[in-house]
Amino acid sequence: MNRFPIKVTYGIMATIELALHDRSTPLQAKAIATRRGIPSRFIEQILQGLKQAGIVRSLRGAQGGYTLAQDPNQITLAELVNSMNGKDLSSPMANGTSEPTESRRASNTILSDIWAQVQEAEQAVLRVISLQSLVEQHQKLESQRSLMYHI
Amino acid sequence: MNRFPIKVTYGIMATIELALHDRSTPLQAKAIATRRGIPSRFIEQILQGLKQAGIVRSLRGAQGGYTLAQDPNQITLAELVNSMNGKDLSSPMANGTSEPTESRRASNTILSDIWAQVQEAEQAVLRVISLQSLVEQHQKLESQRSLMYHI
DNA sequence: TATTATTCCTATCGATTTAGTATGAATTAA
DNA sequence: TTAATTCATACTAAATCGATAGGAATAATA
Repeated sequence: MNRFPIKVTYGIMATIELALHDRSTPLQAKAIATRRGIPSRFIEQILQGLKQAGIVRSLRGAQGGYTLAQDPNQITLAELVNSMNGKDLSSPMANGTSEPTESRRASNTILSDIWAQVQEAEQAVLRVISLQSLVEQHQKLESQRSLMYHI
Repeated sequence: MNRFPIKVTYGIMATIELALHDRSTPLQAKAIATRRGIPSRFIEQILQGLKQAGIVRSLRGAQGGYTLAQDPNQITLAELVNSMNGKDLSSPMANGTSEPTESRRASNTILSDIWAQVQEAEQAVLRVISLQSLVEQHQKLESQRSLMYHI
């Protein structure tokens, strides 16, 4: 089962649509929304985030829309996922101001390090997958399906 | 920063305490709670989960408590983390019953596969870390700290 | 046998996050 | 000038997270 947050899934779908679309003309949020069955106001928000991350460009006004800011070969899944995972930082955990016990501190130190290893392992998987490869897999799957119905 | 869910963090802390404790007598949830500054009712719940997963054993009644069900060398972080990550299954996602579009189906297939790769990468990190090694790191960190104050 | 200490079971609760909706201003092509 | 679009901001409903609450079941011990 796909357990990426739906926001991430939608954002990836949007970039796939952009990669599939003629790159000299912008594609509208609404077009992406209807093709994928995504609420259009929601995909707009997500595209804003992708724009801030420098992954897409936008053109305002009538006949406006979005285009990829980079070549699909240059965009990695790691970039896409990271740009949409909101990284709030600023440590909202400024909680009960009570000092942690010494053994809690020790465990936290160890678990932080392990968490970092887990994150790095995830990034390593995502870094080697390009948007281009997603698009190719996508097309392959769709052509397989259309063959099935052709029998 | 440690970003394991707090429930997972507490569960790991509890097993570290159990590993540190004389294994022939049970350790009470309350004792773990006070040593680590964890709400005792909360750690009880978490210990129930660890029991269901076969990681700890329990003894009810006065002088009861918990013991490890396996040797600290045999328990991996993967087991610990997995046992506490609630795996609800039953796919609560039986949502809007509307058929997904074909391109959505294709993307979901691809992203499910990638998600599985990410999960496997995470498991690979966690599988090689034993509870025993956590305990050793923990003791090392605490002794370093006590040395600092000794200067 | 009564008391006390403990696990076990289930429900509830407040805060945060997730997944959207709503409203409308700013911009731009036609 | 109008229509189509992005952009900005706020709100909302549902799910999940981090607990808290009440009490039943069990077992040692006085």
